Amino acid sequence: MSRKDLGVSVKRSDDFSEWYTQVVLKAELADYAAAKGFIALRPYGYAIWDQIRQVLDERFRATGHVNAYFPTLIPESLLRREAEHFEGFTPEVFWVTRAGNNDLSEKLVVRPTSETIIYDFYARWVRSWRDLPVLINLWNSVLRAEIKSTKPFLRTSEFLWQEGHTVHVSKEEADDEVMRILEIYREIIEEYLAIPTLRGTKSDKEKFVGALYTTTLESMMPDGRALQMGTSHNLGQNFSKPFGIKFLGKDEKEHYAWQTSWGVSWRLIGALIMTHGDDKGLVMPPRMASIQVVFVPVYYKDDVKNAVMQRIKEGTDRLRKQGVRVHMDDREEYTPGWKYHEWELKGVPLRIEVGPRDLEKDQFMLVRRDTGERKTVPNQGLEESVKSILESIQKALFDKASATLKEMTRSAKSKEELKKTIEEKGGFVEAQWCGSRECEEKVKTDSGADIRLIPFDSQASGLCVVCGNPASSTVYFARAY
RNA sequence: GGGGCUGUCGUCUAGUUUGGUCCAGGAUUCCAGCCUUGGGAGCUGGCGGUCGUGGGUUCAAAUCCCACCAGCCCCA
Repeated sequence: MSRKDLGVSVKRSDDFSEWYTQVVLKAELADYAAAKGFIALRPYGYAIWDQIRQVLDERFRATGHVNAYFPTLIPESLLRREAEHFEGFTPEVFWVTRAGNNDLSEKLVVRPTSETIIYDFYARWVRSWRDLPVLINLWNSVLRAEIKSTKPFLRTSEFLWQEGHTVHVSKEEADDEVMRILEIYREIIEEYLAIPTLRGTKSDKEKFVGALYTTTLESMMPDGRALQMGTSHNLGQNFSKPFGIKFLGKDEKEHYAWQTSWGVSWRLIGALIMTHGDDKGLVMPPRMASIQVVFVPVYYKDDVKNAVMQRIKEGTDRLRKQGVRVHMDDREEYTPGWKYHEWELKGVPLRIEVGPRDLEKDQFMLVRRDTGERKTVPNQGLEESVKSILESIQKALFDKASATLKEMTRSAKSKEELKKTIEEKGGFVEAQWCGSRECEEKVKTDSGADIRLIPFDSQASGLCVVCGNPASSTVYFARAY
């Protein structure tokens, strides 16, 4: 009881930022590295990334994508080839200027993203329409120097992600690809991470540098700040032209290709922590949990111990046969109470306690992580009980997050109302916008909020909240991570 | 880009204001043994610290000064 500092020592509602950091460190997801802005992803955190990777990869493959790998270092000249792209990334790239004791004749940058290095290859690989589409995905890390505030998973100088880079014969085909990927992201984020999203396009100001347009998924964190969950861009011919990605079409003429790129990063882990975590620590959605069920034995004497462990082994085997990811906590040096706290901190969705009373009554004691609810279930039918509770937790987490999103989405009819809502309540604020960058920037200066997205079904209905001219669309403003 | 706060065994911290009683004290973790186990048990003993790093001031620096590194917060 006095070891407060073993668990999370602040309430989520009291100091969200501190709470977040403590969950990351104490649940052993990640740890700070010696260099600023870098972290180590620890095994329990890596397991989450593994799971994200697995479910995404399955869907990428199912839609014809293949994985590949490209170099970490990019010659300066390549990065410069698309001017807007270079301008956008140059403030945050790491430069490599020396090799051993010698200065390099051409400086290299550590990839902040791989468009330029990949498209240099694509120019060589694409000759005819028969080579298209190119549907390649990468699982790698990229580096972007974060000078000021850093935060594990949300803002780090190096992060793990996947980046897809596709090449198509037409704009329409690229458009379709952009949306196909966005839907895959939606499915994984909502149905696996249990985080509801809003989807739409980015404003010109917020789109990926060098893209024709950017589509995005945005979520709302409990502290009222939005988090970009994933983006999918139609690059048009903006890169194919400077990089010379051309193909001979069926019409026997040469065409510049149409391209897309898209990615999600380990930010999703940050989103998961913030969205579902509580005062006790992490809460893992069952579908993402590397450990879905943990068995904790309770016994007093060796004879009881043997019976308890026997029962737990049986339970573990039975559940594993059903595909449930089970961990058996048979450490003898910790008391049951200790283990309860530890697994709660780590967010394991379901705990099963087995002690003498349960043996006597031929039952299992099940404790849900999300609600804390305890209930006993008969030995017979354990599999069904567990599977149904896991599904119910998965759904409950999404429903709860959806209710939060709804609660934190408001609308504003005037610039003042927009500012007031952002400052006092945070969240998304739906408002009319004329489409001008000037008005967008005015809101940013006024209240710190960006246009997070323009919904796909956005329709204008009235006047721009900033300038009062006729609006061109309904958009969502929010302060963001 | 501007402003501010913080840094002492693995962890939390006492000591810093006013330099010396501190080759740094406590709790917890960890290790050994005993004993225990249904919500972070207990006893005994033990291991563990370049006081973030580097300079400077001084007879003397965790303590004062400077620079740097790292973490955090606020504003643009």
